[in-house]
Amino acid sequence: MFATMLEPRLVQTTFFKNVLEALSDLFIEAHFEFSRTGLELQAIDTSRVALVALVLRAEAFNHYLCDRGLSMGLNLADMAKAFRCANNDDIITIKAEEDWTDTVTFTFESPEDGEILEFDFDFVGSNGVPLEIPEYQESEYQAIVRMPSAKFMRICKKLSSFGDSGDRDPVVIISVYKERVRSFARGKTGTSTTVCLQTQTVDKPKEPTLIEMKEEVSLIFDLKYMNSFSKASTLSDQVTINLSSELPAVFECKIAELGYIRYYISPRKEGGMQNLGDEMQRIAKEDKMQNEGDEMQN
Amino acid sequence: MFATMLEPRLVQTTFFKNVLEALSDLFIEAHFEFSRTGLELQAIDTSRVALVALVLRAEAFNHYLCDRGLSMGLNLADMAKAFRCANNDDIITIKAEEDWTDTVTFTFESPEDGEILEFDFDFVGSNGVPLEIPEYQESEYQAIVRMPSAKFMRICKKLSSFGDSGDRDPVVIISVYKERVRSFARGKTGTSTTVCLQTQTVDKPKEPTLIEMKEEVSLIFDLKYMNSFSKASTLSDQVTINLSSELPAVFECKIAELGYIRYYISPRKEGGMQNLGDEMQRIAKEDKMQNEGDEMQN
DNA sequence: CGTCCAGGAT
DNA sequence: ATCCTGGACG
Repeated sequence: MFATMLEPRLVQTTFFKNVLEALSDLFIEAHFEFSRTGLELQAIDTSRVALVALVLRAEAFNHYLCDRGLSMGLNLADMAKAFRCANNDDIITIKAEEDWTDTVTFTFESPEDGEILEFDFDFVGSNGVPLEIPEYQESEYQAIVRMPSAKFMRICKKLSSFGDSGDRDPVVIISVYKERVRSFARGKTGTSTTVCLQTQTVDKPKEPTLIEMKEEVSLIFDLKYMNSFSKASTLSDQVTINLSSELPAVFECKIAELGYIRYYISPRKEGGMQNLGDEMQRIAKEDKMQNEGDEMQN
Repeated sequence: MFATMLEPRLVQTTFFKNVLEALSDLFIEAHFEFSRTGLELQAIDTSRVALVALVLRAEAFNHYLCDRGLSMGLNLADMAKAFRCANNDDIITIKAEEDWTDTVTFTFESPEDGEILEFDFDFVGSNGVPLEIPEYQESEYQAIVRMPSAKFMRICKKLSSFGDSGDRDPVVIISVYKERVRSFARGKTGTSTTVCLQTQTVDKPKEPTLIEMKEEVSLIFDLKYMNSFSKASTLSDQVTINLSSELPAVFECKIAELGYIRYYISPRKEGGMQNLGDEMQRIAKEDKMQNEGDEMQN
């Protein structure tokens, strides 16, 4: 009836499950673009503070057919729901019909128990209009931190358990100085600080924590963005964080040699945003003090 | 003081817990009838679309005494609450006193921690008037589907996570054709379809999916009824679904050789009910299209 | 602001 | 199947 124009087929259901669970809290919809070279996904959150880009080369798919490019916006919550229904070893087929330009079909096949699950997703938002993602050079960043994603997740977990002071969106202050990276959050009745030192290369050849610093930098982020990236960071062993006081920070997770997922997160401006009050400045001030304290200890 | 007229005693607290949790959402009250041969329970939902019948032979009870028959209507939500308080290994005693014709006493005994819990339930509704349940022959149905209850539950779960379009009661279209059964639901921004093929007997001697079809059939049901039955279907490994465009569908769960729980559910009539609008017809139409599409693929 | 119910994760 | 977390309602 209709010709099949696009049919990437892949086995890693878990991969997309993880991605969708990570994204769907924060991002309502995403722009998907399938092309001969692979998949590119982009989304921006409602407050336009964070932007996520996922790139997955065709080789990442078990089987990838793509006759012509297809660009579409999809609702992420619905997709997450759909993928939750899938078994881990299902074969997934994504199909768009030739003349059917407002719907895409995801099929989950479970050969052994003879079950075929099919979802049609309506296109949403501004289809065909991918976001403009600026390309920054590594050299533009004041500090670049690499660490095991497990470590990053642990830090986020601590911060979010502690940093909820109840009266505003929890934030974290990330500072890099003297080959260490510090995460600071304020809770109801105290503060929490995690300092990660650069690992000695002799100690741990695998999973090192590396800190390249051109200049000290200290930035404030909403914890919710960190948490979302933290979920996504299960996709790889290592995360990379690029920090600059001038540019959006980049939190990146490389997916083998097959692609990456990257969050561009604008730091909060102290006093610049309506919901940053005196308290925010006090935190920043304390933070500075602690910096100085650390230096004294050395 | 009063003679104990009825004293069925059983250990399977979990059994009744499950039944009550399944029923109490949908059915306000149920008619209980204890007789020498066992228990029969019947209930009809407020919109009179679904009817449930539970039959449990005396042998299903650990210990069953019944001097004379007792017929009573009881509030299911209250009973569910009571059973929630019971431990799984409690001994339950149901007692009605001779001259006490408007109350029944449920006692939960936990021998090890010496706790006795007692509930008195007032009779409600039209006591002594069981519902008329028509007896249909299997031969009257256009299609009979048997499948593992786990599979049925999975399908219901999928449908209800996806099929909530927000603006009306979620429904499912169940179709049988060509030795497959298809469940279709529409969500906010897409649709979900599950196709179950008949399992090959060589593949899985246990827990097969069997489809006996005399004629293709496609029916619309409110998801809430399916979900209620889905909960009850934990009582057995296998469920049986009898479908006909003329009769109420029967969803049955056999309880070993000891009884069964059976839902009689009237399908929605397209266009016949006030809350079936154009959309419903569109779904049915799409559904038909998909049917035809499937056929072309064969 | 606290309570209750539903959904998801272990 | 149970427990915990998040969201909705009173």
